[in-house]
Amino acid sequence: MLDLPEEILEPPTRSPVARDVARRAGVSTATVSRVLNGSAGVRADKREAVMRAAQDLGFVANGAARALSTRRFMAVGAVVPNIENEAFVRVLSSFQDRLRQAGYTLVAANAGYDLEDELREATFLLERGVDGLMLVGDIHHPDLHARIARAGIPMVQTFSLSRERPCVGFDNAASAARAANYLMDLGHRRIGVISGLRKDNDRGGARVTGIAAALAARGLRLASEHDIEISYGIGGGRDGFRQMLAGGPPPTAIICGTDQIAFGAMIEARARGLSIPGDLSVIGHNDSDFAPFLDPPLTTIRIHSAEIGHAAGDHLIARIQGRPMVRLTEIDAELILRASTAPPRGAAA
Amino acid sequence: MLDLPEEILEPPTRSPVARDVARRAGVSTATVSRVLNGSAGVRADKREAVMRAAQDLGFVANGAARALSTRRFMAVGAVVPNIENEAFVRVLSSFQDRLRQAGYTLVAANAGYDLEDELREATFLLERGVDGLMLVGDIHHPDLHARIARAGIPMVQTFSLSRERPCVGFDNAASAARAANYLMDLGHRRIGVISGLRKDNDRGGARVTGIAAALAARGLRLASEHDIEISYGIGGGRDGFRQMLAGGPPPTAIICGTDQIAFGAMIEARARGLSIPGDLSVIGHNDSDFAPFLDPPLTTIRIHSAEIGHAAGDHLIARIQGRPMVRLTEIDAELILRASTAPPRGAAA
DNA sequence: CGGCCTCTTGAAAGCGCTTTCAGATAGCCA
DNA sequence: TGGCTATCTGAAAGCGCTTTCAAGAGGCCG
Repeated sequence: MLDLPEEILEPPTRSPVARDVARRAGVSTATVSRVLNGSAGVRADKREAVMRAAQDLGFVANGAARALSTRRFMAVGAVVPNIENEAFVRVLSSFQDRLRQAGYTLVAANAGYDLEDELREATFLLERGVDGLMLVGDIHHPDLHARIARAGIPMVQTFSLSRERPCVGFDNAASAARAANYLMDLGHRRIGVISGLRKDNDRGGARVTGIAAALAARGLRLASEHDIEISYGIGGGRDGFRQMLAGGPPPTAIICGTDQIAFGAMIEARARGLSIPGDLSVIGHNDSDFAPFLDPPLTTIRIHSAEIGHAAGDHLIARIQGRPMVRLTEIDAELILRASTAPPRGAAA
Repeated sequence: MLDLPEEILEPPTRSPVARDVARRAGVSTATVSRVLNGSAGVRADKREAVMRAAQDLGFVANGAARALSTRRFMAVGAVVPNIENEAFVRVLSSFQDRLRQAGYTLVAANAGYDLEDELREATFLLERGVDGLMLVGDIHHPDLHARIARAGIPMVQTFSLSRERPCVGFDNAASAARAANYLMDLGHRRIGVISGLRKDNDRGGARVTGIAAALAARGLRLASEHDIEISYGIGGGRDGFRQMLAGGPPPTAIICGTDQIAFGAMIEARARGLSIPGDLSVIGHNDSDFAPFLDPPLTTIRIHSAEIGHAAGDHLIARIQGRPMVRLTEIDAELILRASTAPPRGAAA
C-alpha cells in the first residue's frame, strides 16, 4: 500500500482537530489542550505557536469530545410550561445571562402545563447530558425527581417556594392574599378571581387559595361563581369575566392570574358598560409591558423575573461547581398600585 | 491485590453505562447499542433482556459519547436578536416543534441587535457542535459565514429574503409597501414611519425603504421629520410619535415597526387629543395578541411566525439529513385590516 | 455428510479531547 | 562538576458510545 501524505487521503473540508494543531505547532495534543484551556506551565514560545496554529487552522474544539472527557457538558437545561409566556421568557433570559457569564449554554424546552410532557422534555435534556436543570413550580411527575437524582445533577425550582426542594421564587399564596387584603382595605366585599388553568399548576392554585384564605380571615368567602378558571390570554379573560357575570351578583373587584387575563376582563367589563375602577376594580399578575398603558393603568403584582432568573442561575452554577448553596431563595413579589383599583362605589373613604 | 467484586469498588451513585446494561443482560455493549438504537438483527430474547436491564438500571445513554461516536450532536442552534420579542419567540417555538419531531434539540441564544454579539453567540453554539444553525435576517458579521462553513453545517436565515443564502421569510419592503399603498388608496398623502433601530437590521431598513419607494411611485415622499427611528417598545412608540409631531405638520397616517410601537403612538396621539382613525390612521407589524383588542383595534401586518418556524425547521432537518432543499422559501406577510385605519378627514370616499 | 449461506453476536477500533504519569531539560547550590 | 529540585512536555490511557469485522451457529441443498 502506498503511504501517501495524510492530507490527500482526507476530504479537504474535514474540520481541523487538536492533532492538526499540534502537528502544525510542533507539539503534542496534550500541550495544545493545555494552551487552549489556559492551564499554566507551558513555555511562552510553545504557547504562541499553538495559538497561532489554532488561529490559522480556524480550530474549534469538538464539544462532544470535550464533554466526554471532562464529564462536564457545560450546558444547563430548563423546562418551562410555556415558552411564549412573557413571565417565563423574562426569567429564562436573565437565567441565560448568568449561565453565559459562567460559560454555560442554556437549553430550554416547553412542557405546556402537562406533567407527562414535562417529564418527557426533562428526560430529553437529561439524555443530552445537561449539568443542571431548572424547572417551574413544585408539582411534577412522580418519576421526574428519581431521574434527575440518577443523573446526579443539581436541580432548582422557580416561581414558587417548596418545602423540600431547592427553589427560587415567592409565596404565591401570600402575594395574592396581599392583593386581596388591599382590595378589602379599600372596602370591597365581593371579590372574584379569574385564573389560568390550575391543574398541575401550583402557582395558580396557591394564588386562589391565598385569596380565599385572606377573605376567610375577614369573614368573607370566595363565592364559587366568582372563582373562574379559564385558558390563558386576552380571550380567556373576556370569557372568564363573562362567565362570572352570568353566575350571579357581579363582584366589585377581581384578581386575575395574568395581566393578559386582566386586560381581557377589562375589555369585557367595558363592553358591558361597567366603568373601571368605578364599578369594578381589577388587579393583574406579572406587570407586563403594557400594564401601565392600559386605560386605566393596571394595578398588578409584579414578579421580579430578572432576579429570579439570576438567582436560579447562580444557584445552579454554584452547585455544579460544588459550592454550597442555600436551599431556598425568596424573591418577593410586589403589589404595584395603579388606577385600575379604587374603593367600591358608595364606600366610605 | 484482592479481587473484590466491581460493585463494591464503585461509588454507588455512579450512573449506569452501557457496559453495566450489557453485563446485566449477559450480552456485549455492541448488542446493547443495537437494541437501544432500534437497529434490526437482534434476536428477540436478547432484545428483551437488554430492554429489561436498561429499564432496571435506569440507563440513560451518555449524549456526549454518542455525539462523539456518531458525529451527530442532534441539536440545532438559533441566534435571534431578542429572545423577549414576541415575533421571535413565536418562530422559535414552532421551529422547536419541528426539531423535536425529528429528535433534535433547540439551543437558542440572544444577540441583542449587535453583530459582534451575534458572532460571539453563534461561535459559542458552533463550538458546542450544533448540527445546524438558524439566524435572523441577512446582515451578519463578515466572519460569521466563514465560521459556519468551516464547521460544515447547514444554516438558514429567517424573517427576510436573501439573494444568496438559504432563507425562509418574506419581502419586508414589499409588505410594508402594501401597507403604504393601502393608506394612499384611502387618500392619505402625509404618511409617517416609526421604526425600531435599523442599524444592522435589514428588516427594519427594508420596511422603511419599501414605504419610501411606494410613496415615490405615487409622487409623494417620506419627509425626514416623518421618518423616526426609536428603541422598541411601547415607550419608544410614544416618544417616536412625540418626536414626529415636534417636527412639523402632523402626518395623517403612520406605519409602525411593531404593534407595541403602534400602541405607544396611539397612546401619545390620544393624549394629544387626536382621534384614531379620525385624525390619525395607525398600522402596526406582527399582529400581536393584543392588537385586535386595542381601542380601536389595530390594523397590522401579520407575520406568519408559525409557518416560518416550521419551514425553517424542515429546511435545516432536510439538509442535515442530506436531502435536497430549495434555497428560498417565501412566506408572505398579510395586511390585517381593522379599525385603526380610515380615510383622512375630508377625503372623498 | 460436507459446503455454503444467512443470521447473530462480540471483540475491538475508533470518535477527539483531557489528564495523569513519568521522563527530559534546565537551574541551582554545594 | 555532580546531585537535586523545579519546570515542561509528550505518550498513552481513558471518557462511553457506535460500528466494523470476523467468527460462530444454524439451516439448507446437493
